[in-house]
Amino acid sequence: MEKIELPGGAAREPQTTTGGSGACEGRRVRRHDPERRTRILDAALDVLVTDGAAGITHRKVAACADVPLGSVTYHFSSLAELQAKAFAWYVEQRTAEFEHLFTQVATHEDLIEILVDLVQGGPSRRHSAVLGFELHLAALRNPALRALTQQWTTDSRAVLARFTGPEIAGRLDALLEGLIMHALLATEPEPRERTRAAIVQGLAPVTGWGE
Amino acid sequence: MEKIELPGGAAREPQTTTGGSGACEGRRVRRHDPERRTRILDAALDVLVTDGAAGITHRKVAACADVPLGSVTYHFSSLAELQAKAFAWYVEQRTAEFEHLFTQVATHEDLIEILVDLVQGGPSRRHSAVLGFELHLAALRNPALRALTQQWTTDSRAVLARFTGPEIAGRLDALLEGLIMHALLATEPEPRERTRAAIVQGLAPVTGWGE
Amino acid sequence: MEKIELPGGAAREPQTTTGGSGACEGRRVRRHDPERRTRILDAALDVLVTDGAAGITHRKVAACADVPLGSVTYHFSSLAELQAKAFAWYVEQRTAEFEHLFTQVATHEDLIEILVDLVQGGPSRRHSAVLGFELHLAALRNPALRALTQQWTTDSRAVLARFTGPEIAGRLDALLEGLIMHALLATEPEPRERTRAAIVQGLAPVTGWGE
Amino acid sequence: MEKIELPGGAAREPQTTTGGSGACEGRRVRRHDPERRTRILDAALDVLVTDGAAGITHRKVAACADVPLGSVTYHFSSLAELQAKAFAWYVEQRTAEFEHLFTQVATHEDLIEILVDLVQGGPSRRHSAVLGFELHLAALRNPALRALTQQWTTDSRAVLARFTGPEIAGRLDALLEGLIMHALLATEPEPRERTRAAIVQGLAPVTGWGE
DNA sequence: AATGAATGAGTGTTCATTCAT
DNA sequence: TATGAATGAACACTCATTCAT
Repeated sequence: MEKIELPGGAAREPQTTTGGSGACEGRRVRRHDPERRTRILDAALDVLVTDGAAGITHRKVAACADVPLGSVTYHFSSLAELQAKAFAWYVEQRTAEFEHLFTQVATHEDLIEILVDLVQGGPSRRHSAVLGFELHLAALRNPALRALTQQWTTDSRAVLARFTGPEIAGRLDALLEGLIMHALLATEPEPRERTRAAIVQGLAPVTGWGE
Repeated sequence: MEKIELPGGAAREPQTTTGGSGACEGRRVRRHDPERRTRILDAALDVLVTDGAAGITHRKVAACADVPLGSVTYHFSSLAELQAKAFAWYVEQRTAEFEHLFTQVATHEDLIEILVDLVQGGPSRRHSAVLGFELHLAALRNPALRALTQQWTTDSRAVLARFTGPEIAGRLDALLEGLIMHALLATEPEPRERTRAAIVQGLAPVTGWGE
Repeated sequence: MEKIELPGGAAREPQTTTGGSGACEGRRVRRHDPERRTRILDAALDVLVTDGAAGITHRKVAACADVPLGSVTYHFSSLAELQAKAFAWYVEQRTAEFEHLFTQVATHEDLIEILVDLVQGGPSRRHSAVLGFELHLAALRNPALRALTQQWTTDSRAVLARFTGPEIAGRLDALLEGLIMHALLATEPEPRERTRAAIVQGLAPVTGWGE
Repeated sequence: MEKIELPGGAAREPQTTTGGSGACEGRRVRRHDPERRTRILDAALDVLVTDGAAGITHRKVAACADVPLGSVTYHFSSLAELQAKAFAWYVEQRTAEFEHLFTQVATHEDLIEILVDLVQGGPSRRHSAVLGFELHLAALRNPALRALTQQWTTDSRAVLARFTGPEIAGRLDALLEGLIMHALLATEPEPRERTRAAIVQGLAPVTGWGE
């Protein structure tokens, strides 16, 4: 009655961490793992997307990042700190991505297309968008996160303003935010033309009704 | 052979729901209480504003509604149901309020003023706005809530459409949502003129850039 | 291969609570159990004797009291409160016992005998004595417990003072405390005659050396 | 693409032993440090005074001794060993001090004065006294420490016996222990005269009550 | 109809200890 | 020799939920 060793499996799988809402799988033994911190942050963001701020736990993050529980609390002294650092990491990535997106804009038409894509962007962008709103909501209650949203908003508007001027940029930013939220919630996708029309209108200089 | 009292109070009543994050206070005895259900729902909304979906618990709601813990589980069979019913109650009130708001609109100028107030609305509206975003985010993950947001959006747009037509109403609705979120997060209030300009522009019919 | 039901045992023994340093055993299902609070306090005292203030945990107490873990935290809102209430319960019992002990003292000889028994008291009194010192030490750091030790000391001295006058009572009390501690720590028991001599001397009125 | 700093400090160094209950402060870099072992032992004693046997941890000791965490586990193979060695170090110091105290005793009056000082000794002696009781209690449960208390008691009595003879020394030792504990716990200091009277009486040869 | 008692699953966090360097 | 990284067991405590009354 010997114990049969399965290939790749240590005699006793430590720290079962059964859970997981399905976002992350797998588990390998791992020694010396220099990008662990970042992987934990990514895992935290995944959990935030899946379960929201209400559902994040050390254990879910650990399972998702494929690290032992102690590793999460070792690298981040509290769950609040983990969340804050994860959001910071998110904003850093997202800002870079946003910046990069607009380097390719040459014509006014390019700009419109990119903005429409931003709103209509498929499931790939859903992840990003959900995190954005999650951060907004968290920042409403946690002033420490306010600096993050502040900076993010400023940066985004600055990018837009290169094409539209500051006045329009602010308004456009708000419009995009609303459109994205509605797109996320809509049961059936908005027709691309409608989104496009809204953005085109948002880009136009201020005009009174009937003026 | 006196009883020596230690910290914790006389004869320590267990079950003392010691209250929450400061949203609700007071505690009176209360016999036969017909609006208890509603008071619980209001309490749930208060807790949602204060602590978010991450922080709502039966105990906090009970303390906030000034009812015994058992009363909450008696009226609502689970926390999820309580939350859903609370959001439904919120949408019901908010829709009525929204509807009522526009009964007084006579001129185009009235419309603009009311929309600007909606965005700039002081701390009184903060409560409402936070709940709205909380609901949006919850609905992203809970399909049962999707019907609610769906209906709410439809109703809001219908009200706006009476003044703007359906096309503009959708776009305007999104713009308002974005403006409100930004107003909530801004550390210093947006000048009223800027908000007004954004709304005026959002109300204008579609025009191409420079056309 | 049916599951054989042991009489009195539920299909699944809930809450395994493996531990226990050996002080407490057994586990029965128990519904409606009015002396549970007291049994938890007694269990807490047992754990304090066995493992000291350093070793008390909710889990050990629960196992020892034969109640589920949640029951301990339900009845006592924190471990500190449990400890405080347990010490209070200990002092209450001990004071009554002490009082009762001296109701039977008629002669001076009786008094001496009882005090010697107090110091030499076998393992039965060890429990009590260890708790006394544990309380003393805890009270050094926790001012909330100071009231308890204060009252206890006062009461004990009052009892002694009925036989010796207040001056001697204070001194005697200290002597007894020291003798008991030394008796607890001694690897081989002090001869009864020596203890007796110390107490007899402690009972004598103040006399200078060689006076 | 700036790094946005969140609460927690720059680039968050894990492993920051954030210090303890306030017993020890300061933090300097330190290379080649020959008395590190002793400083760790002193730190352990400080922690024991402040937080008791219940509160000692490697981390607190490391912070208090101003050494890295690994240094504590390097010099002492387990927490139990650290504690034992710390107590041994304490007894060694205390015995020497006790011995030295009595080298200056010439007259009977000197002896009395020194003993009264021992009991009434201000906050400076509090440290010592608390540790003494902590050791006593620890020794009750840990036989490995019993040898220490045994030796300590023997030594103390031997010193006293040089002035009083062995019989009185034992009794006196017990009396001192009790007096010291009561002095530690008393909310208001015992009048020096009373302490003096108790000691004078304890020094007197055995006399029956009224004999 | 209503509620206090009860419970066990699960949380964030601490920590002794091990290990590679 | 010394130490930072790492880990899993255990902890105090919270809470949704169940149940008897």
